Amino acid sequence: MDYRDTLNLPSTKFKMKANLTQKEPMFLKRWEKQELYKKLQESMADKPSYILHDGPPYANGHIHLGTAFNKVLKDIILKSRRFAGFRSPYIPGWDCHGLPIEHNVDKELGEKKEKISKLGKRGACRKYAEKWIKTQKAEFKRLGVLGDWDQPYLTMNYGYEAAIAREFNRFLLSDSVVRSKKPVYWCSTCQTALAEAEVEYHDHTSASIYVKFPVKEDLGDVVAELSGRKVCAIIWTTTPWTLPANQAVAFHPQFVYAAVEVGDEVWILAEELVEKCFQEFGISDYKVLTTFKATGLENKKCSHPFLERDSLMVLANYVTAESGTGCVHTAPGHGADDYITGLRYGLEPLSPVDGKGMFTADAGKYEGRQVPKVNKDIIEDLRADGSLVQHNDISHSYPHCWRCKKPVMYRATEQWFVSMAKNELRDKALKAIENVKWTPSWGMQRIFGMVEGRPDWCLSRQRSWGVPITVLSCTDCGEVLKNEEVCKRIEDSFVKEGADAWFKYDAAHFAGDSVCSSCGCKEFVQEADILDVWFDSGVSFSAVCEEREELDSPADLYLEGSDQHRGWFQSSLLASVGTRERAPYKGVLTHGYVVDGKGKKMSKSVGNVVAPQEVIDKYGAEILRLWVSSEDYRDDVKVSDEILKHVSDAYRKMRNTIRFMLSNISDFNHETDSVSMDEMTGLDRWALARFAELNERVVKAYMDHEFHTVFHSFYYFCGTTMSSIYLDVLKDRLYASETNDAGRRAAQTVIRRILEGMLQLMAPILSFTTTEAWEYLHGLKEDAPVESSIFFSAFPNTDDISRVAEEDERWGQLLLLRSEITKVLETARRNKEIGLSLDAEVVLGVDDKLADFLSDKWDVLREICIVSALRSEDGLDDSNSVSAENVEGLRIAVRQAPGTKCERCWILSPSVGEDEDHPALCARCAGVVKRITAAV
RNA sequence: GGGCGUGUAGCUCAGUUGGUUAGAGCGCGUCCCUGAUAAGGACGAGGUCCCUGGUUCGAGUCCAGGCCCGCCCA
Repeated sequence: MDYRDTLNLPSTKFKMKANLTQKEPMFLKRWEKQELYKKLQESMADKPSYILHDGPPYANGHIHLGTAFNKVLKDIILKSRRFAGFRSPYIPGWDCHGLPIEHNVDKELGEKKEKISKLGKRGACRKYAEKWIKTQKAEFKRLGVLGDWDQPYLTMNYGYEAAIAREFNRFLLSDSVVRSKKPVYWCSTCQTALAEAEVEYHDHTSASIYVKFPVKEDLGDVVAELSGRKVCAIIWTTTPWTLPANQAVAFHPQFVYAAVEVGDEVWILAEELVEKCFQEFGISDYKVLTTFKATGLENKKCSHPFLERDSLMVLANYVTAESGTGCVHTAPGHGADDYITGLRYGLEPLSPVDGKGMFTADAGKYEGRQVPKVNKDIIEDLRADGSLVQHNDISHSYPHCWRCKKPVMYRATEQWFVSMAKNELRDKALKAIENVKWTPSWGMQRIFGMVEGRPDWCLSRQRSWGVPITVLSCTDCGEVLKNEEVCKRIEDSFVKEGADAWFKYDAAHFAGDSVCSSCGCKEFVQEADILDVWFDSGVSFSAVCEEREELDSPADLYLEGSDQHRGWFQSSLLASVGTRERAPYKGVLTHGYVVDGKGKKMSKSVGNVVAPQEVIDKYGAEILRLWVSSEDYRDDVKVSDEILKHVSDAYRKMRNTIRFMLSNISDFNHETDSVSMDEMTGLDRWALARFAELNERVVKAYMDHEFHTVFHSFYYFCGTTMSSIYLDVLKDRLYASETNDAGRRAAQTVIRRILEGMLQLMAPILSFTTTEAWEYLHGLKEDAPVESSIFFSAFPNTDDISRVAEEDERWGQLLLLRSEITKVLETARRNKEIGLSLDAEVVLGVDDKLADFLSDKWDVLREICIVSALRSEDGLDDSNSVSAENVEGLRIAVRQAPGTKCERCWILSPSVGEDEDHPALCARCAGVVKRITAAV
């Protein structure tokens, strides 16, 4: 007789092969049709809220793995908060204005861009942004991210544009907005000022020249040896074209300078650089006359080498002895340090270069020439009149435009700023930073340092695609009109027609019958510049969190990459502190960058870029989500084929564990078949205790945003606690017992409960798989109501599971004994003494302490070792047993188990053969089979 | 060049106030099983704790300097 049919073998239709790439779209479709997100929000309406405010990605191009990582992280947080009992709405957003989009639209327009109207260009930009929003939205949804995708926030929505104007006007009315000439990064190709965040550094070959600046005054009073000599300061620069704007030569107040005789001239340069410089000049015939401190040079005058102008000798701390001559060419209109020095000495930020990089009349003979081509002319002229000491080319790191990748320049222009000093914005912001919970904690240091040292916030951009700086200035005297009614009029028209209104109507439309407070004039001119896009996204707390009914401000959490300490976290902070006197967030969490398997950043040129679409196509979004959870995001996040393969392996283990658990409760009705806790075995209670422990740890990890702990705990639980221990041991009870056997039902009660909890614990991460398994667990059909979805449940409650420390300790000891025994079993297996562990009888030599411990546990130990027999024996020694490695007073021997192998349960037992009807079965199995046959 | 951060097995992560022989899981290798089967079980081999100094009876852990990588800035 074949006894296989009398066993309760596992059975399920839940597939071992996940087929994620095909199944995921199906679940997504269903969730969308069921309006899962919306229904979930409704169901949590009266619960406390947890507001995670989305930082808007830029609406240009496909999403990359970094954005995918960020969105999945947010999704995991929001889903886990929901499972923990919070209402956690998610309003995704997009950053829509700005240079990159305008630049791409310009490219698409080609020659037409010169003819198209501003409004026409803006319309094209809007369309362009819409296109990419649509694309990105689909890509984000594909990741399984739940949110209000039908009503995201867009910084180009009319209401949002009005909010931007409103917040700008608040700054304006509070006198925080100032206009001043200041050198800013300027791209002459894009013809716009660039924010610091908009320049990137690449290697660039520049001219490196040394130039004589003849000292006009006799320096005899400072250094006696120089009396009556022709003295020159030797400066070094890599930007010859800024020489027409030179206003000063800077010396370090602490450096020692040398006066070097070269022919009939005396050159001044830093003493420690003399040798190096003259080597470079190729001059060996020189003599150091004397050395001196430069402090005496302050406020003396040099002559400009080729313009009829003086150049002041000044002192500055940033002068370096690393390179150059220690005498620094200073052009306050073309450099940040230079500008500050200029302020100190009352020098003009001269900048004789227009927006296209063309010299103006102020540059004398170079008028009409183009930067940087003019370098060559200037160098030649210097050479011709003997001012040039040396000319080389050097390659160095130089700022480039983030968009067009061309070198940029520093150029002084009229710009609008939010002053960091007015209304104590800087101090208030620093204070606000201290009241925010930064994760990781060093985030506070980082942003604090940045805010502490940052310059005024340059708000203006000379472009078309953005929200205008809504300033009206008096035509006569230039005074800025600050009038609440006018502001309101602007805001209202933006609500109706968007920021386009500014370009549709003239100044009078907004100014009404306003009068200039300074000169009484009634004519006004509109500002043409638009706002920095960081201002757009920076006011999202106002445009979104304060406006949308389901949200709130300040938000509980902002969550972005660590680059946003300078970006969105900061612009949001300043926008909020400047208008609300508080931070827009209670907590800020940052994650590292996605890098390749070696920790190097991804770049197209290196060819190590991994696209989210590749991961989805090859493994499925679920694997991408699991990968997100597996990495500790506080550091950089690595990704590679190897890593994804391992994540995929982990997924298979998790899935198989779930499948096996499902397959063993296929005949279990938890309404009618459940067994109470006191009817369970110690092993069952141990498993429940481990589950309660898992629950506690995982929920805490979710609340602490430590998802890699969730991943590791769960993986260990699946692979070790369940798969290799509990479920493996349970097989005999589940398979060989009668269907309704109390012990079997107890095991099923435990399995079902743990399985349900496992699914709930992992649903925030494994959203697809837990949904699928949940449907099998509850026997749900495809058309089941949305409320039966796993997402409407909660994290498991394990309060009723008793956790006794001594009990855990006893089990720890039992498992230790088990591992000692399996080692010896393995030796026996290698010696071909046994195959299956059930072939073995384990004989232990135990000391008194162990004997006492084991007195009531012999059978449990046999069970968890999955051997046919286990007993103690006196007199074991080295000839017939081995001493346990990690347990004192224990000897272990493995022998062939006595008796015959039962054909049904495979346990070797002396009772096999005793039953006449079933001579191939052990007593237990014979009984079971008889009762089954009788029932039939 | 400056600021912030990071560095523990092939991979992902633990490692308490300094304290035995640095851990786990996976992967890898070998074996067993064929009643979880494109599964399951067992055992085993893997580490200069980035480097160099220092403090200490004792350092993965504390201190100093350096290197690598990342972000931000110049």
